Amino acid sequence: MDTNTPGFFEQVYKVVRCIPPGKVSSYGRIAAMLGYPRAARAVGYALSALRQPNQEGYTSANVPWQRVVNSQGRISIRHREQTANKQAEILRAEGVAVDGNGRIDLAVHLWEGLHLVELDDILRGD
DNA sequence: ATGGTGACTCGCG
DNA sequence: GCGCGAGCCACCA
Repeated sequence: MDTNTPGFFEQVYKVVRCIPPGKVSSYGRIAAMLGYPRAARAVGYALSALRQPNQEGYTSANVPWQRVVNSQGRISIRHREQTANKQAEILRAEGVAVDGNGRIDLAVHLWEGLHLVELDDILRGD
């Protein structure tokens, strides 16, 4: 296409937006859906950048960043404690069972994700 | 173009 | 189950 990197971040945001309330996904799974199974860090970086408004218009207000946790089903305490705490709070409000250690049962709340056809439609549309 | 950074993951002990 | 080290990727200065 016109660019070899059609905004990896933007793609991440679009996919995350598709995660329904009560479900969660992991950084690695999001990356894998986009075709980069090893780009988990980039996904996390994309969400961190979400704290600030982008030119694209993606913000923490219109992207359900809280529905993305690590592969272990635990809220990443890597980032600021305050943010992690708020993340657990929001998830509980959405119906996701989060225990005291910030752990989530992926067997129950894991979002299966998009199929390639759906993904293509999402990335093109909007 | 090079190097540093980060809300990740996996493999070991 | 936990902590540590190494690998991977995209973004910014």
